[in-house]
Amino acid sequence: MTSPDPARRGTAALLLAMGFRALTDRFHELLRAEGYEPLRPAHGFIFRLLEEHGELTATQLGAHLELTRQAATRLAVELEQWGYLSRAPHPRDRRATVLALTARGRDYVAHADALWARIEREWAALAGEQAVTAAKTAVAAYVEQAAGEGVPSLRPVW
Amino acid sequence: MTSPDPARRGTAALLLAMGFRALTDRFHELLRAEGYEPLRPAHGFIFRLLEEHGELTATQLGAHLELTRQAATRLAVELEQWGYLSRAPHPRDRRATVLALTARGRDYVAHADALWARIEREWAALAGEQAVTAAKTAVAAYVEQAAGEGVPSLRPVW
DNA sequence: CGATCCGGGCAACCTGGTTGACTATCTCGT
DNA sequence: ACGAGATAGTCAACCAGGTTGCCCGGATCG
Repeated sequence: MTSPDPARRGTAALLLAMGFRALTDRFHELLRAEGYEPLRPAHGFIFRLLEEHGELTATQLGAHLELTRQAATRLAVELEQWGYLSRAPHPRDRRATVLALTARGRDYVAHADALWARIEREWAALAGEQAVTAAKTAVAAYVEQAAGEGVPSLRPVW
Repeated sequence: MTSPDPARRGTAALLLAMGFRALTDRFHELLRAEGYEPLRPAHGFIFRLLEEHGELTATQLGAHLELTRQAATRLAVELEQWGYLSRAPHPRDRRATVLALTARGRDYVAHADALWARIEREWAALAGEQAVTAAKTAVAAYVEQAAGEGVPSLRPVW
């Protein structure tokens, strides 16, 4: 599939999909080059959620990611095995398990943030600083409107 | 996951993913409202390839979609069962099967194109005509550069 | 207290892809 | 002319990443 003419109507979704793929490919390329395990986007979102909320249970994680508890738990267990997060008993509720980033996890997040910023600078160098900002703003406008009250969905329907 | 501040660095990929998701959700919503079966993006890409190239074999399809021939065949069989494409023996090569859109398939494609154009107009009404064009151009620039000589990838890594 | 709700784990299953093996047919070099 | 190797397709087994259903034990509230 060749990249569509951006002036042509109706190719927006296609372009966004290709853009997402190209950016994440670049991200993994850089990550791998530095010896980091290239985790999948789902893991990255767990990192961001934990960074934002501090500590969460698997159930809360699942709700944020639009995943079942079971799926969220499995991702969390994977990350624990890699040493990126810790699972500890909840201090007040003995049913629950509290997930939190380890130092290694926070390091990974910081590094990932730096890489994303770098990739975005690469994009800006190519397409122009304002063009990239305008693109992000335009997409954000649609996403916000589409999400309405709710939370915008992440995972692509494929 | 709340929609990130578009000015913040490092959220570009996230935004593109959410944008793609929001646009395809809208597409499926419209399609369903009119009684069309909401096929998945992969089916849509087969339609576009067949429209562009006329006729293809499953193997060629697989190559374009970055899929094994087995996976491509399965998608084609599904579409045949829905009546959107025909599978006929190749006139010169008795090993091969030629895939082509049926009238029903061409109708679906035409309708899908109209819907995508409509969705893009909705986006333009929200974010501004030039902003949307600029966004598409900026994304296309990155995709093209990233693809280099090759063909840009479609399917998101998740 | 007891009924019910909720977090989590286990097992079975589903979907959409992959790999590997096999057959039938085509192609090309000698 | 023909045999070797490439190629189109199919079938079967497997795998990854999700889901649903069920169960347990701890919380909560009448």
